[in-house]
Amino acid sequence: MGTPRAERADAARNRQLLLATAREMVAEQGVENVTMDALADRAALGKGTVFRRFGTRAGIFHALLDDDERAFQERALSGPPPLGPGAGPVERLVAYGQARIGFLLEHYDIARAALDGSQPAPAGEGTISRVHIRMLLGQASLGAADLDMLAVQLTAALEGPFLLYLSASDPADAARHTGRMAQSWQDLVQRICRT
Amino acid sequence: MGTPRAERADAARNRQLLLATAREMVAEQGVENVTMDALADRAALGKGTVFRRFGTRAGIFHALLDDDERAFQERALSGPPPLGPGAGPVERLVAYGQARIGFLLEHYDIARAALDGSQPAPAGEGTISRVHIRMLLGQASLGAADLDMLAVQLTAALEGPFLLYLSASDPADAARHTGRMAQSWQDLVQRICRT
DNA sequence: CCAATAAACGGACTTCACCCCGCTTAGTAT
DNA sequence: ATACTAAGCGGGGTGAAGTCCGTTTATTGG
Repeated sequence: MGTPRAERADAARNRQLLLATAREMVAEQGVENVTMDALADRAALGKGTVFRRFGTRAGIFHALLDDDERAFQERALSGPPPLGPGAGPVERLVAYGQARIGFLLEHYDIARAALDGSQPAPAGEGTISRVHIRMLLGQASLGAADLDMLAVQLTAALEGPFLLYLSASDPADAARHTGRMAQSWQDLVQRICRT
Repeated sequence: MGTPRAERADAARNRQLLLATAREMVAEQGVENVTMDALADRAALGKGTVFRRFGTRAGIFHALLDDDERAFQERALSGPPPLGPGAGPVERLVAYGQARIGFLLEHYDIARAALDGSQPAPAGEGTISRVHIRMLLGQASLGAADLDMLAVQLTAALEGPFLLYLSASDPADAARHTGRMAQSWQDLVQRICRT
């Protein structure tokens, strides 16, 4: 009763199939050519199925990105310092931001496609970055600031330049600014966290 | 030769008509019911005309928002302190953020509709906020940081919580967090700008 | 193994953003 | 005035997202 019944086996299989197929299509033809019809056709499934599984076009890319983020999260949570535990919280914050910038650059188009002006929170409430940053802020001993909101602001400051401000042009353009973004992130974090 | 020839009179008239009509429709039926067809019909113009004028659906809302922002910008540039000139730069930064939060809340749905996963930078390079924040940062005497990038980060930290993180649910939900956002913005700015 | 049932499936259908291109008209030069 | 031309206009056409509902199938309890 509490459990809303697990996903049926065929459904799970199809989800995997669709994800794999989508990844192929992205690699071969670029994000913009992954249409719901084409994806359904290539996976030899009905269009209805695709929508049932992912709800929306953006949903597919969101799922794809989630996959990729799992490995990244692993490194941040239990990898070697300064990204993983073992370094001080501020040092880890800096390292996290720099790693995240690299990650976003690497997955630029999928991340962009996962965005969508519609209902579900684009990089929503439960983002990896927000949670991780919140955790590290808790370890740095700042004054009695509103750490939850600060985490949201910092996440925006970190990812915004990509998702909001540099999204106009192509990845190459974003790549050109990567160095400055990383440096500036370090400055920002250190300014905020100095006692 | 340098001037690409001014907009024709009838074109300008139609632009105004469309803007006014769009505003009516937003007021009466909400943003999501403003379709290009409906707008064209109601303004008694062809659909092609609408696209010629605004390029894209988001373009309409962008234009609408620009209008509203003009008044806001006026206050920030030459209104009474602490928002306008006369107060110190840090004080003005704080005031700007708080005013901007109010503005965004007030224009929530249009701002959201002006966004769009496509080419033109959503809140792009030339945003009012970015430019204004950049200016004030220049007046605060910070160390030799990368002020341009810092301005981008701060803009994201200010507007991101709306456009990126709270966009999931309805305005009422965002309104509930407004106070915390304003307070947190103040903290953030003061942390960054303290010598 | 069999019946029952809730989930999954497929694909036609609807709705909309955006494109295209032949026709019309405002501005301008003679 | 008149003729010329570039800008503007209209609205049918296209492609893709998302919905609906009748049909099929995995799962579970007997």
